[in-house]
Amino acid sequence: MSNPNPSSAPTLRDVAEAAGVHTATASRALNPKTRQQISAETARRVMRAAQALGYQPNSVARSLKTSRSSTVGLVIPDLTNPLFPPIVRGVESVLESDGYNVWIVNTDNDEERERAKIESLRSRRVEGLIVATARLDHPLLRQLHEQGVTMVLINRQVRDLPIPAVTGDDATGIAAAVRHLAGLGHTRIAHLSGPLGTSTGLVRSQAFRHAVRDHGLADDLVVECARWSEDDGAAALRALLSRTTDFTAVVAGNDLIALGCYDVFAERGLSCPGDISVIGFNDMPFLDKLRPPLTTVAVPRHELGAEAARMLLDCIDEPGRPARSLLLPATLVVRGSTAAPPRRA
Amino acid sequence: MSNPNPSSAPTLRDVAEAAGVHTATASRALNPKTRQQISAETARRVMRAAQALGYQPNSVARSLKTSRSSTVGLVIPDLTNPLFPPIVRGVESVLESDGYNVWIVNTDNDEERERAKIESLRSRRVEGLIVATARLDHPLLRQLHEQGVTMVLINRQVRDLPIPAVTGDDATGIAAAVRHLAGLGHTRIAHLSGPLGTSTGLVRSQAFRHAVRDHGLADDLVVECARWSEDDGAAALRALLSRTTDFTAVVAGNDLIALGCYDVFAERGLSCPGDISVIGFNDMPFLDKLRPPLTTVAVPRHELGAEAARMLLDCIDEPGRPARSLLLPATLVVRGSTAAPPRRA
DNA sequence: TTGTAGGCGTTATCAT
DNA sequence: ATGATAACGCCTACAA
Repeated sequence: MSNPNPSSAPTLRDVAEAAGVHTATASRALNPKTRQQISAETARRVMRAAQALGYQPNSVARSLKTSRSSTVGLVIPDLTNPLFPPIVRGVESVLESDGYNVWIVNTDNDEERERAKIESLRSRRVEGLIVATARLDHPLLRQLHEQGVTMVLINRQVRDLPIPAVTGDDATGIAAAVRHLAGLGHTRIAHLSGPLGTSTGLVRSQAFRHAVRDHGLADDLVVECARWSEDDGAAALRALLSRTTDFTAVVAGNDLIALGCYDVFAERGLSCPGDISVIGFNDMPFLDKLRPPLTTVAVPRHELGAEAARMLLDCIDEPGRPARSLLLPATLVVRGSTAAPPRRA
Repeated sequence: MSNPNPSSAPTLRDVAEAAGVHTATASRALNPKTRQQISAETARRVMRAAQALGYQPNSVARSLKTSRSSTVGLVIPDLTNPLFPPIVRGVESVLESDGYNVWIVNTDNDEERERAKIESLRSRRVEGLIVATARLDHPLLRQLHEQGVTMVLINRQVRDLPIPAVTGDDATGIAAAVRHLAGLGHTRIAHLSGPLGTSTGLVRSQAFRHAVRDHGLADDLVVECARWSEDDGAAALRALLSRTTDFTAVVAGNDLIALGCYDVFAERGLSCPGDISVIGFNDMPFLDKLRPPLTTVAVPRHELGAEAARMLLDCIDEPGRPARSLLLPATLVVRGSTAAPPRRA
């Protein structure tokens, strides 16, 4: 009684021997797509043997042979930004039901890390990439696109690069925010933009200028944040305040930047919305419990992820597919951080 | 001029041909550990060729041959719980610098999903697992342990299973919370525990009972939440309130459960901390900006991840290593959600 | 120092 | 319907 493969995990060969068939037959029996090629009786015997041995197929060997992996990579710039976890779940909900695994990687907004992680994903033969780290100028993504890598952008885009993308409707969202403030009577509205090297930063910033001009207001109260973070939001507001205090409302590039404003308000004894109103962007979780509850522009985060996943599946199924962009609606959520401006001193 | 491998990604064989050596030599030249076996001149030629062709090693083939992958799996129950992203970063910070890739999977607290994802990780030959989904009774983890799978638990443990674990010091944290409330004059303190099927839920609950008894207080104001969520926290508080209103403080099983209390306060017009004080657990981000800012027990989330990663590396390097548990200190962070109890009516 | 050869576990293409 | 065979790309004794 010889066991050619003691102790170690059973292979297809072990299953085949136990079932008294050739490995090729065992392979066909275990794969639903080829199962009908063999007799029901044999198939049953093989499956029983596999069950009995606790056989688990070796995905690595399969990937080597087929150069496919049933895996896609999801590239996130900063997992601690509450915007992203719901997007991740949206992506997973679609991809999992289609039999794909999702490999999440976190780049921490670091180019080198991004390169290394994407390279690692590719060397593992992921079948596609969903990328949330795009910058307007992004040599790496450009290069991947030229190499024909299947990918979909989410939330942000790359300038002049025809890659499919799913994003929120930034312009409409910002316009709604400005309209809300103008309607409350604000006439001096500032914008703390996100990094202008990202499409979201630039688009929201441009939309802001257009919107305030449409209301006949000045469009020069704009400061750029170096990153999408609370600290950078606070720094930007401090910089603005050192230049002028002649504004009564702030449209923040996103919710984290808005939270940075809260820090500065606390620091300087300013009241929100009494002295200054603030609007965020994204409607990340827990904003309704802040002091004050943050008025913000909601984007459908789960849907964003789900749609990007569907789009990626389409791209995988139909490689030559022309890129298309999907814009998901953004809606203003009014809470307690916005009110009429204080009466002019 | 024959190109046996047009258009497709270059393989080691292509590099070898370009450099005029055998694949074995090319392999040795490209691997730092074997590079010294060959002449500097040859090594240089191979590396130049690899560079010129844009050669990227195929990790799948390498894994199949070596049955190693330089990859570890990180199993998270709920990525949208802000406790976890900082832990993820802690894990990555250690593992990346050691040349490992981290494959993050999200189980959504679903057993079936957990099984499928862990199976997928294993079939890809991950070299170890860091698991944050442990329940006290966890057949899957028990089975993996019996199969000798290298893993480390984080945040939670499995009952009577000698797997290395890194957790926060729940008992001390809860004791500090109760001491703080007792010191403020509270004598009727409730506990909304997390699921008692998790070690964190059970340990914190037991610690709560011990602590209140140590202060000579009643230990029967305890309700269990079905899950670690805001909704379940709210439901538990409603259930408690329907039983009795004779308490002035709540120790919540974690921050999300505490946020659920905030919902109920708003619903019923209760003032916090005026009518009821609340303490959370974990010190997830943004709690300082809540209304009121949440007093909570802070655990070193990044450190938790980093230590678990170090422990996993140790386990990988030294397979027979006896399991050890690491308990990281938890500290009370006093904010605005706790105050002296209202004067008795 | 370099080349040879075999095999990791699977699937695809033959042939039977 | 099933078996034989080769190959995916890489690594590593072993031989030279």
